[in-house]
Formats: sequence, C-alpha cells, structure tokens
Amino acid sequence: MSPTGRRPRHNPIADDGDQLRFCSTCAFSDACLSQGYSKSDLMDLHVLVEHVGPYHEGEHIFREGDEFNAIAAVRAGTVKTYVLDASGQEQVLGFHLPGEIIGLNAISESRYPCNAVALDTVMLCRFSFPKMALLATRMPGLQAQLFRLLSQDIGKAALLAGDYSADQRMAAFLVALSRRFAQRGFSATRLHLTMTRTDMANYLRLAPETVSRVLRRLQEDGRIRVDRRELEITDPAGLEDLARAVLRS
Amino acid sequence: MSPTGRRPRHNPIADDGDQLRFCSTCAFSDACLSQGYSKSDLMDLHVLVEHVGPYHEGEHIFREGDEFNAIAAVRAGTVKTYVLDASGQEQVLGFHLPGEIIGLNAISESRYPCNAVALDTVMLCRFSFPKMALLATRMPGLQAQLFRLLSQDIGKAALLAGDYSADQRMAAFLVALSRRFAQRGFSATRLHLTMTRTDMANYLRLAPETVSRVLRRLQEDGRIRVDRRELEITDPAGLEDLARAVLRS
DNA sequence: GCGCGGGCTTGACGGAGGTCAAGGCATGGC
DNA sequence: GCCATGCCTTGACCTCCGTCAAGCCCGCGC
Repeated sequence: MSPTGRRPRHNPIADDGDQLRFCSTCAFSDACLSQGYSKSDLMDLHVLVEHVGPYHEGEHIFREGDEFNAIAAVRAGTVKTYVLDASGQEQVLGFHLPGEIIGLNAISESRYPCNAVALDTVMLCRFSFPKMALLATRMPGLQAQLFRLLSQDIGKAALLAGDYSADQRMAAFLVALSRRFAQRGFSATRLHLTMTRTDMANYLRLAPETVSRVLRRLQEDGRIRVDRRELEITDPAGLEDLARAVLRS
Repeated sequence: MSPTGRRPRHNPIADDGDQLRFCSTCAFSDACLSQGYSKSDLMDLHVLVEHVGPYHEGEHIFREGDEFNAIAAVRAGTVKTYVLDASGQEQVLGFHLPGEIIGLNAISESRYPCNAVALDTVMLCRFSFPKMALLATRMPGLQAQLFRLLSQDIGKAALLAGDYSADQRMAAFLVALSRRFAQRGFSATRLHLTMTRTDMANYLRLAPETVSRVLRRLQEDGRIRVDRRELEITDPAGLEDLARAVLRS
C-alpha cells in the first residue's frame, strides 16, 4: 500500500477513561467499543491502525499482484477497484465510499487480485491484517466483525450479475449509491458523482453512450435531474420502482 | 439445515496415534492436519462436525431467510444455490461440487440469503459456525482457513459479471467445471452435467435456447461432444482459448 | 483570448441474443 | 403399450444495446 513516507500515527479522537474512540468512519469502531474489552486490548487494536493519505485523483492505492498485508477503510473520497481483462479492457469491480473496506478479497491469495485507484482525494485507515487476525483470537467480537465483513462482500457483485435492462441497472446503481451516502450522513437525494460516465459504464457492463442515453431517459421521465457530475434524485420512489427487480429488497 | 432426523455422528476415518483424519472432502482437514494441534483441539473440531444426508434431487438444504447456524462442505453430489428476483425469475448463483463450501454468505445477516437445492443425491459435512468460530480463537490455523475461504468467495461471481459473448461464457463455465472436477480427482474431459440447460442458462444469464445453440456450435467446431447430460471436452486447448478472456488466468 | 483535449452527448446502423412457437425425444405412471 | 410430462432443440422474428462517427462543451495551459 504504496509510499511509506506519509503514514502519521493513528490518534484516538478521545480517551475518556474507560473507552478509546477511533475515527468515526473506522469500520471496526463498533466492534471495539462497548464490548467490555480491556484497555490494553483496545490499545493493541489502536496500535495496528494507521491513517494514510491523502491519495490524489488517479493515484493507485494498490495494484493487482501486489503483496497483501493490510486491509483499509476509506475515510474520505472514493476508491475504484478494477481489473484489466485479457484484451486490456477495464472491468470496474466497485466504488468504495467512506466507511467501506477495501482489500478483503486479497486475503486468500496473499496478493491483491485487483487494482485500486483514487477517484478524488482519498484518506484511508490502514489495518495490518496479520496483526489484526492475531488480535482477533483474543477478541471474539473483532473476529466476528471480520467474518461479517467478509461474508457481506460475497455476492456484492450480484448487482451487475443479473441480466437486467440498462435502465434497471442504472436505477439500481443510483439507488444503492444514494443509500450508502445516506447511511454515512450525506444527502440521499443530491449526489456528486466522482466517477466518469465511462467508469459507470464499465461497472454496469454498458457502453458509455448507453449510460448517457439512460441518464437522459431517466431525466425525461422526471426521476432524476443531472448536470455533469451533479445528480439529484427527484423521484426516489419512481427510481426505486425501476431498481426493485435488481435490488430485490 | 432441515430435518433433524438424519444426523449420524461424524466418524473419523482413522485415528492413527497423533493425527485424526477427517473425510477427505472436508475442506478443513487441511487446516487440522499436520499443524501440531493437540489431540484435544482436534477432538473439539471433530465434535462440531456431522455428516448429513442424503438429500435427494429437488430437496432443499436451506431456503432464503432460514436462520443461519452452520456452513457445510459438499461431500457428494451437486448443490445449486439460487435466488428468485422480484418477478419470480430464478437467478442461479452457483453450482457446488464435492469439496466446496456452502453457507458462507449467510454469516453477516445470520440468515441464508439464498436457496440451496440438491441436483442429485447430496451428502454434506455440516459445521456449527458459532462453535467453529469459538474454536478458531484457539486454533489460528483454523481461523486463517476460514478467512481464506471467505475471501475466496468474494468475486466468485466475476465469471458471470463480465459482458462476454454467449460462447465465451459457456466455454469458461465448462473449463471451470472441468478444472474443479479434476482437482477432486474426477476426469477433466468427461463430465456429467447434473443441471438442466435452463439451470446453466440462468447461471450464465442466457436464454435456454441460446445454451442449446452454443453447445451445438461448440460441438460443430470440434471443441466438445455432447449427448444429453454427458459432455466430453475433445479440444481442451481450443475451449480454454475461448474461455481465456473470461477466466483471465 | 485562443486552441487543445478529455469527457460527454447525439444519431444512424447492425448484430448478438432474447422471445415466441412448434416439434422431437426420452422417461415414468397407469 | 400408451400417453403425459418435462427437457431439449430448431427456426423465424425482433429488440435492445453496442459500435462507429461526428459534434459539443467545459476547463486548462499558453
């Protein structure tokens, strides 16, 4: 996980007696807080975390084949993961927003099986995985959290797996984005798209031209308003209707 | 994991002094053997395993929404996992052959997120997950094995995610099947397909008619010979050529 | 300001594969 | 045996989306 120069030590936000608090976006804070662990356990967890960044637009966080030793939580910005297929065509695997974890798919091979690149200015929370696994043997809550995170990621690709229409896929993508933003306290209706149309197309397995046409169609139907990278969901219910088949929730 | 009637105790195949051996298809045998664990640890692992089955063709092993408490290794037969989308259309998530694990995607929600059904006569090795997780805190090798298994499953859906031609998808499917069979000591060139054309179609996101046509095309090109459910790969290299773009290996 | 370039949009066209309909062919029940 | 049923195949048609080509627009550097 590239340049070693910029790795300030992780600082707890507060140390109020019994509880250490971690930066609010660290996905493991839930697992660590209010579970009655000893302060020394929490200090151990604390020690294996480091904040890294900023990574700037276009900068790679890791590349396919790199040796794996850490997973990371996105603290700020958007990370795109992708692979290149046999013909050099880019296949976007996902976009990772603040609070989401990258690198979980690298555990089994001890190498990253994909590339990760910053779409804007990205800050990460980096966790040494070996140390974390070791610590997890002493903290069942942490182990359970890791199992849960890994399990969650299985079948995430389901969104793009089904054979749905271009409109349904796009609607599902936007609804999912909106929900993920909302979950982190951002607006659910006004989104800033950090990725290009081509990125969206590669993710949704569409042609960039189709993405363009679909967005226009959705706008003409009054479901969204889109201006360059700014997107407003004007009819959330309508959009969810379209997305329902894909998201099946 | 259905009827409680038929759960014979798991019997070790051999107890040759220091090492307990489990049925050869149990995916955890590797993690348990030759890692210098105490016999009592191995006995603990042994106790949380039970052989279940047989499940007969069409019988469900679990259904979407069922409470999760165990993962299972396929010992014999083929298990199909699937979901029904909003319109009731079946989406096949995967086919699980002997030696492969089902249920890993249920951990995060404590419920199975999909259905699992036997395509022929199926025997399983069932592992209580809570007990296994507990034991994993004492056996780092077991914990690591679980992390690896979970990580492996992330992005398994990649096969069907890309936008490849029907021929490429089918070729990739057959090559992958062949490799998985070979890995378990079965023939790599003569396969018995346990699933219907419709199942294959639902998995590959094609129409059943297209599956039929593609198989004919592959046969006309001399890459395979197919008769009902029996399939022979007559030109492995040619088939792999076609599959290369999808499998990117 | 001006030109350049990348990202985005729009239109015209074609093809891969979905859909519909019909028919073949094994298996199983009676 | 005989029919019913489910699975598979084949053909004809059509549609959605990819491809190609052209042009637009905004931002940036000079």
